[in-house]
Amino acid sequence: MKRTTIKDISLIIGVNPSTVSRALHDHPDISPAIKAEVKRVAEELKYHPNQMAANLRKNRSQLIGLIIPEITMFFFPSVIRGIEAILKEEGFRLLVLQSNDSLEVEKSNLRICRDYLVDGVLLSLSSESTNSDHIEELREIDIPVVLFDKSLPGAGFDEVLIDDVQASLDCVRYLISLGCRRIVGLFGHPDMVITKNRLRGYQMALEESAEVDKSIPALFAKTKEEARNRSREWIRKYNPDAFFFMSDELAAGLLPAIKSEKLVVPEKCKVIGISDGQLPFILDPPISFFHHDGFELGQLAARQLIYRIKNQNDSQPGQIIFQKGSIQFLESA
Amino acid sequence: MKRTTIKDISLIIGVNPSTVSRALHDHPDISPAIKAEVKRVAEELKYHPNQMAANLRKNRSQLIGLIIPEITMFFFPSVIRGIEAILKEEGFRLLVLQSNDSLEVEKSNLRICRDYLVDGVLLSLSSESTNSDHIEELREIDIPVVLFDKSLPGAGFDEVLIDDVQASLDCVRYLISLGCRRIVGLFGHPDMVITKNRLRGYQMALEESAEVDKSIPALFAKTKEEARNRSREWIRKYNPDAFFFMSDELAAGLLPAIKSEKLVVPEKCKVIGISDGQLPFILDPPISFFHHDGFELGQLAARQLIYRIKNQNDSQPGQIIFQKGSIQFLESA
DNA sequence: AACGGTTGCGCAATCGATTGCGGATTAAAA
DNA sequence: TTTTAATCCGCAATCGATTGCGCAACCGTT
Repeated sequence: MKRTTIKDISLIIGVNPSTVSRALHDHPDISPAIKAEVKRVAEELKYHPNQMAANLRKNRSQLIGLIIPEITMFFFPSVIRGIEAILKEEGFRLLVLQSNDSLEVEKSNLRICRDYLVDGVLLSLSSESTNSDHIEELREIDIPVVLFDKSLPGAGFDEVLIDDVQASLDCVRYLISLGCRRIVGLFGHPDMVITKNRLRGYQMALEESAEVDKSIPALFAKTKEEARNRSREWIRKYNPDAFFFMSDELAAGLLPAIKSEKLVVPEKCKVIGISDGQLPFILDPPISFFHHDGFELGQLAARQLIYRIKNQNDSQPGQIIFQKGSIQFLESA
Repeated sequence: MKRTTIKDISLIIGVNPSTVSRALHDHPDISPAIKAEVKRVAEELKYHPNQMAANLRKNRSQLIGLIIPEITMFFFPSVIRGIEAILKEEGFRLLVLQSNDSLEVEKSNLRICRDYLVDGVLLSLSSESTNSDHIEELREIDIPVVLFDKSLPGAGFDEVLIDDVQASLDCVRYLISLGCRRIVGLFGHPDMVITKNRLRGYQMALEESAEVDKSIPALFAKTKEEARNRSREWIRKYNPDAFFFMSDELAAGLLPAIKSEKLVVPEKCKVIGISDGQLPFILDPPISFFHHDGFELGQLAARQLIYRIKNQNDSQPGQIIFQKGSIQFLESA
């Protein structure tokens, strides 16, 4: 069945389509009588405006593009919930695109965003994205972009982040304060800024202490499985008394490794890291973590984007460092 | 900066916009010379077609609406990955909407889908959706809808599901075969068809055995937290020797409860359930599960939807029962 | 009665891309 | 040389909603 259009209504009532449009929008030029009539018929025919037509005319879409590396069970579900909670309030819809951690796909996703006239883009960079050339295309046509979670220093985009350095610094300092001396840091993709920052905090904490063993190399893993296997290896090789992990996914690999190597947490080996705060309660043993709340991060990023959409350039882009994080103590450290 | 349009190109080259359009689509009516010229200029000006305009004209959007109760870390991330993998091949984009398990929100999401001219909808019903009145509106205007995971018997929509009854039947039978006699079933929202089916399989298995204790009531919980608290309660009250859980989220609540009650798995208490297959490897102890693969389910649902989009009514709608599931044995049972 | 002001609505263009149809030009056939 | 047939491109309508402009009809004033 064909959908009813504004024209259908206008023909029935015998007025101009423009009158119907104005009536439906409660334009003051239209008399109450006609407004009522139009609305009655619209209701009866189940009229709903064709968004594509309206978008084309108004040159906006009420769509927000969300580009992330991949929707895993870690972190991003929370982020999406946070984003959606805010967007819904403002009548925006979410176009979700995955880059599979590939720069090429990310590029093509950005193009899709542009072609669909999205009003703004929320972007968590792929691990291959080390510059912003591909994002510039959107800036040129005035589509606001807000980066979240992953930073791209100097690119001039709004960024919503936690203080990665401080977070890992806090975690590792805490381990040291507990007396740990053989601390293994477990990190993600080494090229990413987020990894570098979290690595830096970890290293700073180590440097501060005279007693810790600085000969143990940091451990990098790109997947849960890699984290599990290499953690095992590190446990055997370096006999650590503590682990610091920079993300939930890594923690999900780390804990099984610890268990299979018969390390008792926290007696023999303490564990702490940066987490969205869901997994630590599910894992056994429950682990302490620096709370990096995806839901709140998503909300912040969405708010910032909406702000940009409404006030194009009224301030310089900048970083919003999400300062509320702090360590949640469970039983592992 | 303004985006370049087909008109811009036509003015530069001195041809009609229609010629530009045809040239870009390699229409045979256009000479190679002009095609080359048009493409050169298009490239130079970074022309990209305005999808909204094309959509309006062609009356489709290449958008697929995905409506799910809520994106949690359980199950849906896999589903979305599966869906996206298929949609990407066909050039569709995903509009993700959450119903928050509310019928009203689900309704409004369906309306959004309609207004954005989505080419099809993938729907996982909210727990409040017990009939299909609100979905009919889409059928009336020929937008295909494929239900997945949650069934709505008799509504006449395509459905992609696992055999819920069989899956839980298999699980519980297995527990019985191991000698378990005091089996607690842990289920989700009692109103949902999926819950009823899984409950049925569980009950059928119990009925088959003369020795099992049928006096232990099934346990219903809507959240992970509720699952944890009520599981504790049931453990104290009924001293079970096995648990069957119908979803990952419930398992995530169940295991901490088992642990806090000092039940040893699998010696004192065996655990098995239906799972997407990620969590069981993370949890401690690793638990056996009937594999209900979200990724594959997502792919199947997406394929079915695309089939419907391409061949509107060439067959009756029906259920696609996803038969490949089987029990994966880890250490817990 | 003539004039300024309001009210209420229609006309037509517009957003950008697509497409049926027709027409002009040129090449090939008779 | 005339007819026929390709070849190539433009005209204009179309998708559906929105909006600037203009113009009747009617109001109350002096």
